[in-house]
Order: sequence, then structure tokens, then C-alpha cells
Amino acid sequence: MTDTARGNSRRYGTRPTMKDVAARAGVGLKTVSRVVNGEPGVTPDTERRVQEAITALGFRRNDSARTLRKGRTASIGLVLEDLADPFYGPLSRAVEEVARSHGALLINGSSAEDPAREQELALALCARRVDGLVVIPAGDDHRYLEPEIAAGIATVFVDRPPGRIDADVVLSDNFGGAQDAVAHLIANGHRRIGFIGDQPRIHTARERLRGYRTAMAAAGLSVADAWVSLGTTEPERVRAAAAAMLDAPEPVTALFAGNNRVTVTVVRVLGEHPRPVALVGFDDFELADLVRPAITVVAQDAARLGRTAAGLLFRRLEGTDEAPRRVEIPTRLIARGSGEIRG
Amino acid sequence: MTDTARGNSRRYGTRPTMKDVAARAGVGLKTVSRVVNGEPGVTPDTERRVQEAITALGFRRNDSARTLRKGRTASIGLVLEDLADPFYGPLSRAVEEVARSHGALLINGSSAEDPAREQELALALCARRVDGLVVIPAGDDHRYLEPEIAAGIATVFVDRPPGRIDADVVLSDNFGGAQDAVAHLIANGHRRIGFIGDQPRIHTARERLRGYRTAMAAAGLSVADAWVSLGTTEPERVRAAAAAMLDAPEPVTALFAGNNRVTVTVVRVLGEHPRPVALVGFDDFELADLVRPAITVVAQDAARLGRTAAGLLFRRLEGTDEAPRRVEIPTRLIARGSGEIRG
DNA sequence: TAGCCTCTAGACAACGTTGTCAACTGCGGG
DNA sequence: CCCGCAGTTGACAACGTTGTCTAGAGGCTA
Repeated sequence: MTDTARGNSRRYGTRPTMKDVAARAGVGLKTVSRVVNGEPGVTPDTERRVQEAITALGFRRNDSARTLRKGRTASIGLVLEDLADPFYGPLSRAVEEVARSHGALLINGSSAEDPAREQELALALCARRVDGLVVIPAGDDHRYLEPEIAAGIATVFVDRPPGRIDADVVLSDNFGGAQDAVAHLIANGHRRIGFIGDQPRIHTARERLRGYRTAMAAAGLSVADAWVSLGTTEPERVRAAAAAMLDAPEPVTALFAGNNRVTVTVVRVLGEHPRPVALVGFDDFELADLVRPAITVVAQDAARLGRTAAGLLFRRLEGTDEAPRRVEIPTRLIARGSGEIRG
Repeated sequence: MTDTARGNSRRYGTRPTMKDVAARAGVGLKTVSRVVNGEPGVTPDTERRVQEAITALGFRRNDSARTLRKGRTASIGLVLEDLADPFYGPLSRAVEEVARSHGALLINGSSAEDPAREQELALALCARRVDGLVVIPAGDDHRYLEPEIAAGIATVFVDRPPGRIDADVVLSDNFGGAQDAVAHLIANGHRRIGFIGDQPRIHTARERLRGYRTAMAAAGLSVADAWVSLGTTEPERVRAAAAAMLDAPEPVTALFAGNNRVTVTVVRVLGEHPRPVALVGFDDFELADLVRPAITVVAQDAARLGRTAAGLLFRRLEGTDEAPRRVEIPTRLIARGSGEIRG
């Protein structure tokens, strides 16, 4: 009995087609197609014979052929920076949920923060004729997508705006969130506040810096050059930057960390530092409440970013031709202790 | 100039084909195909004319048609439990890297730990004619994949073994890792050690339980029924289980947590608990070293699981017909403090 | 110069599916 | 008894690409 699959082996790697099913069931090709797709106009008896042939042969519809014929793939692509980054997991998951609710499959890939790879990946997805594309940009020139968009591939950008083309985009309120974070530290008595951020070529990094400067200015505080550090988020650089700010003759009494990777490194540095230093981080992270002191953060709603973007995408797919929209998702300050250390 | 893309607009949603390119370049269809695929036998002059037509029209090869014709898609599918779970991020990323190095695209989807959805997803990927499939099983009966495997779709299981079929599988040494964890607690003087694990229908949960029991028995310790809790990993259940063990007349002095979600909840519970209690968790997690005390864990190498599985998959795709293999990846005990609290 | 070989190029079928349309059945009404 | 109609069913073309095969141009050798 176990050899039913092995025993009568068809040529390995060969799949039955609708033609084979039709032959076995003694019906026409189109009738099989109707049964497979649940179309009406087939008698129960015929349907049963076809179904039997399908299971007997282990038939499965070839969606490549179907796509070729129909022009739609019922799948969308997601290009993100790094699947292993905890921030993108929920975002990806949210997009997948929306896609699923529309009967579409999600295909995703990582750009590893490399513009060339982002382009390669996005165009590979277009070649597979995904119906739409959700992109978290790594590069800042997306004109390469113009022919694709013109050809009808709906495209939505998330987390960062597209470069040199006009398209739907969903962003967090990076500017406002950063302002809130810094204002919170100022309200707790701090005057010398450092900012450690990501590379300025990244839009979110620039916006958060702008929020920091704006909040400081609004409180009448000037910002020393030595209080701002922008660059890669590698632990060594961040450590060095934090150490420099903390060990200066007039050290900062509070730090604002520009993203979750920076925050984590800063927490490690502060753990080794003698004086208590206040800290607010941009981005929440899972165990922020378990550390002592628990970490105050400005939380983004990654799932909502993803849901919103996917929602816009499917609006486009359903045929809207409104002008591209820009949606901003609010952030939320979560006070847990580290940001309430008095200055 | 900016209206080149908008102005001469073809019918919206229509894409140029090789035929269009051929007509515009004044060459034959097959010549375009040769240029697009970098095949030899085209003079530089002809090639240039074709390239111009391609960029002028914004042509992109239709991979559905290509797949239909060639029979291979150069893509593999990954079915996992939940992309948002930090354990699967690195695994997925590792699979993607290997796929990329073989020129293949990765398509992935989440089963949400639901066997029906796992099947639906896996078969959808098969319908799209992925060349191979990496599956993290949610269900325990994978006979539905038999026709697919017979038809030549290479299939590898990771993290948990397949049910009722024979196929390649890559697993962590859950049994050995659990033994190590419990032996470590025993070596630190504990005699009453509790285990809070996942649902026993999950293979890894059973193996870890078996490791726990084996290690206890090896030390001549008996296990009270009240020390073992198996079920969902929802925080409330875990909290209740932990509380019951800690508040019993003869409370446990150490806990072994069956996976990262359980560990995190237990850490929260212990933070509110008066007496110090030792803890070792299965699975590492990002900030385990930042909590006080830092959490001792048995770490799995998720990236290596993914790399190994993808490696096996591509071996199959290159045509091996060895018997299915079972590969076990060792775990590593990382002592950070919480497991070294003396009993 | 005939004969052969190489190089470039295109015509054509095929991949497996779905949309269109026509053919056939059986039935009820005139 | 004939007509029309609804309900089933299948033949056939088309989707856009690639593999195969053949034609023609041009160069080389004997």
C-alpha cells in the first residue's frame, strides 16, 4: 500500500496536465478547467469523474500557464531591508495578512540596505508579474520603476519615501516622534541632550534629527556639535559616540537614540557607566520593559504601517486613479523609567 | 522631457512583449530573445538596436511565459510559522541568502501554526511551480505533499520532522540541549526543577520534555507532576503555571523554560517574585544579556538551520537521489547568570 | 570557381491554461 | 411534428516565451 506513490511511478519530474486528467476522465479539456476552477455548467456526475481523475493522478493546476493566460498573478511583492530585523517582521506579517484577505500571495525579499539589490529584487518581482509592489526603499532613486508603474504594477512605499518619482507612501511621524522624545527629556530637566542617529542619507534618520533640533530650539536650547553623532549603527561606532558624549568636560545628561539598534547598544554602554543618564529610544523593542531601568521609547506601529500600505496597494489594484497619497502614522511615547531620570 | 513616460502612453496596463520589441528594432522575435538572455550569435550592431528598443518601450521579460516554457522557475518556497517571531527571521534570511547564491528567488509565507493553512500555502507554492520547498511543519501529516515530491518538487523540512512521509529534515538537538540545560541546573545544586513547555503535539516540545526527564533521571531525581506544565505559550497560562510551581508548599528552586516566548514571560514573573529562582531558557533572544540577572540559555543556531536546509534542498535540485537525510544541529549552553543561581 | 564551413537570423511549434464559440442533448410549447 | 431554448460539453485560438530547425550570407580552401 505504501508503494502506490512509488510503484506506478510516472517519469520523475513529469506532472500531469489538464489534458491527462481529461483523457483519464474521458471528458474534454475545458471541462476539467471548469471543474478545477469551480465554474458552473458541469453535471455532478461529470464533476465526480473529473475529481477522481485529479486525485488519482495527483494533478495540480500550473499557475504559470494560468497567469500567462489571465494576466494577473494574485500575488504581490514586498521588498524590505532585512527580514531578520525585528521591526520588519510585524510589518511583513501585516502585509501578508492583508494580501491573504484579498486572496493574494506575498513574495518577499531583502535588499540588505543596498540600492542595487533593491532594484534587482524589485525588477525580478516585476518580471514575475506580481500585481503590486510594496517597497521599503534602500536607494533614493526609483525612476527605474516608472515603466513598471506605467505598465500597471501598483506600487506603494513604506517607512521611507520614494526618490524622484511620485507614488503612494506610508510613513511614521518621525519628526513628531523625535520632537516628543526630546521634549520629554527637556521636561525632565535635561539641558544637555545627545543624539545618536543613523546615516543621514536615510530619510528617517534626517527627520529624527530635524525633530531633535526643533525640540531643542523650541526650548531655547542650543546644540553643541559634539552632541550629535550620525553614521552607521554598528555597535563600535555607537559605543564610541556615546562614550565621547558621556566623558566630555561638559557631558550630556541624557541621550536620544535614533533607532532600536542604537538604543540597544546605548543601553549596554550605560550599564557600564557610573552616573545615571536618561535615555529615550526611537522604536520599541520586545524586552524594553525588562531592563532596569526599563527603557522609555517612541514606538512606531510597524503592523499598522504594513496594513495601511497594503490597504493602499489593493485600492490601486481595484482601480483607483486618485493622485498618490502620503499617509503619516503617529508614534507613541511610552514612558518606562529610563526617560524619566531627572537631569 | 518628463512626459516621455506619460505622454505617448500605451494603453494603461499593457506591456510590450518581445514581439513589440522585435517590430520596433526591425528584427525577428528570436533575436530579441537571444539578446534578452545574453545568448551568443548576435552581432554587436543588432544587439544595440534591440537594446534601444527594449529601453524605449520599457520591456521586461514575462517570467510566467518563460517558466511555462522552461519548466523551472528559479524560485523556492519557505513555509514557516510566523515571520514576526524573532527565531524565524534569521532562518528565513539564511535560506534567502543560499537561494540567492544559486540564482533563485525565495517566496515565503506564514502558516500561523495552523496545519490547514500550512497545507494551503505549500500547495499554492507548488501550483506556482517553485522548484523546491522548505517547510517548518505546523501539522503532523504531510502526505498531501507526496504527489508534489513525486512530481519533482524537492522538499526539506526544518526545525520539526515531517509527519507520515520520508524526506530530508534538519533539526536542532532539542533533546541534548534540554538535557544540558537541566544538568546545568542540577550541577548548581538544584533538586526541584520545573519545566514549562509548549504543546506536546509539537515535536520540539516533546523532545525538550524528554531531555528534561532524562537529565532528572540521570541524576537520580524524581519529577513531581506539578513540576511539569505543557500547553500554549500564552503569557497568562505560563504565568499561572510558574506561579503554581513557585507558590507550592515545596516550591521549585529552578525553572527550565521550553522556548523563548515562555522564557520572556517567566522572566517577568520572576521579577515580581521575592526569592531568587534559577532559570535556563531554551532559545536565545536578543537582549538576554541586558536583563538582571542576565539569562542563561540553550541557544539554537537558527541561521545554520536555514543554511543547512537550503543546502540540502539545492543538492536535491542538482539531482541527488540519495535516501532522505536527517541532520541534527547542536545547541550551545550560554551561561549568563540566571542559571548559575545556587539551589 | 566549386565546395564547405561558420556565423547570424528568423519561422515555427510547443509549454498548460482559459475565453470564445459552436455543437449537441433533451425538453416544452405551438 | 417542428421550433426554440436552456443546459452541457468540447474544439480551437491565444497568452509570451524558448528550443529546434532551416535559410542565407560570407569566407576559406583546394
